[in-house]
Amino acid sequence: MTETPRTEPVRVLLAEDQGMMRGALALLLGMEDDLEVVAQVSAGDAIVEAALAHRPDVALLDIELPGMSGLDAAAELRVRVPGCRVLILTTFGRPGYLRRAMEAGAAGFLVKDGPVEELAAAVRRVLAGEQVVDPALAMAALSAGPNPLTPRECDVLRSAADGATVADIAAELHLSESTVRNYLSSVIGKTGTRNRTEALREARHQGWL
Amino acid sequence: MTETPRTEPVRVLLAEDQGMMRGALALLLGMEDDLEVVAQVSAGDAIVEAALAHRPDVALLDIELPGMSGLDAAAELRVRVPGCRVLILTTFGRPGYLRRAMEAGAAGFLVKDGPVEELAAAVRRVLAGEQVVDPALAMAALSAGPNPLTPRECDVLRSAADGATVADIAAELHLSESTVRNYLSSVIGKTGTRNRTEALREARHQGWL
DNA sequence: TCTTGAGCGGGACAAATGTCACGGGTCCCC
DNA sequence: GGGGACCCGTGACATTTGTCCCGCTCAAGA
Repeated sequence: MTETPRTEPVRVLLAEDQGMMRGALALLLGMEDDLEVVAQVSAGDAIVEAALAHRPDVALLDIELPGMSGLDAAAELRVRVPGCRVLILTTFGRPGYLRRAMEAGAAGFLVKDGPVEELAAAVRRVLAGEQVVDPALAMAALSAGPNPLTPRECDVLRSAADGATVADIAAELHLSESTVRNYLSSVIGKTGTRNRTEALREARHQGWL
Repeated sequence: MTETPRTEPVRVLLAEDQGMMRGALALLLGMEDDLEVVAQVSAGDAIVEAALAHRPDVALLDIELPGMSGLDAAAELRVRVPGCRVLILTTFGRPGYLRRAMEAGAAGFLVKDGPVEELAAAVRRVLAGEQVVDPALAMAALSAGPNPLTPRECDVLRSAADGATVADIAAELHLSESTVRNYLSSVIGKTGTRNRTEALREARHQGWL
């Protein structure tokens, strides 16, 4: 025979923090008779151990997760569980997210808009070795260019996130206040914005944090 | 007979902006044989007309929606489609949201965490005339007290949301810069915070915006 | 080897932000 | 008729923030 029909269902790991979403997706995928959800986790730092325990064929990962980010988990899966393909499933189609997902070795990138049917289809395509990415999003990611912020600038910006003062940030990162202000000024310049709040919005929107 | 078994399935309207979530929930509810999803909308301002057209028994509304908020839609449903009970389904269990939902005449308030089974159960309970609210959340809403911000203070805070300067806000709301600064100062005082960014976080967290 | 960029910090300055004490007006309610 | 709320505004002031200099170290690359 030229085609060997798969007898065992595809094993899927599902990482998603929102309970209702996770449950709904699991039920949905479970209804497909060639798919089986073998593990569900709600925190990023539980992904790798669950993958080691259940040996999924595909890991369906949200990005914003408590603990470790889905992107970091993807990178770790790549080395610790090489047989497992990663499909990123996220609310936000940020250019920087897509770029990081690809760099982390993800096989696909799906946004939570769009119809549910896309999901099972994407899982199957990823398993067939295809790269699953929305072409429009890919273009946006390419044209946006890479993250211009240095790691330290990202740190400072993250610390500034919820209204922390320069003094707070300096204390948190063990820096002098002068240094913090210099970094913030640099970030504001690179993002082409007028203050740290705008810079933060822009950096988030680009997926640089 | 003392019980009249319902022959017609319960008619449900579903308002949720995230495509995958909406589809998954619709499929889920559709699997229950006493429930039928008769309308799905992704924008807040489409809720009322869809309800008028399809006469649902229960409207399942997200809060953060493009166009009109689910809370405002709930209030409008109360007068325009009185037979339709409202069940709010939201990501965030903010005290202020719950309070506003109750004031808008919602029959239930559900957060998107927690298991999927809760959903169909909540729909049935709401239809039976019960008030569906997580007791812990209700306590939090009560103990938090009402929104201390005046309407104008909320306006200014909303305008300040994405890094706008005092001048920007003044121009947008047709106020003098002095007035804007006074409002912001007042908001910072009332929220017990140190600057507008912290104030914004706190107000959002409380569900006051 | 020389340059470049990242990391860190200092100092001085202008601009933005936040605070306070005041004024006026309206409306509603006791 | 007098509070008391909210609304809107001024002006003065202290603090914070953002900018632009400058300095230094270290590692990587041409």
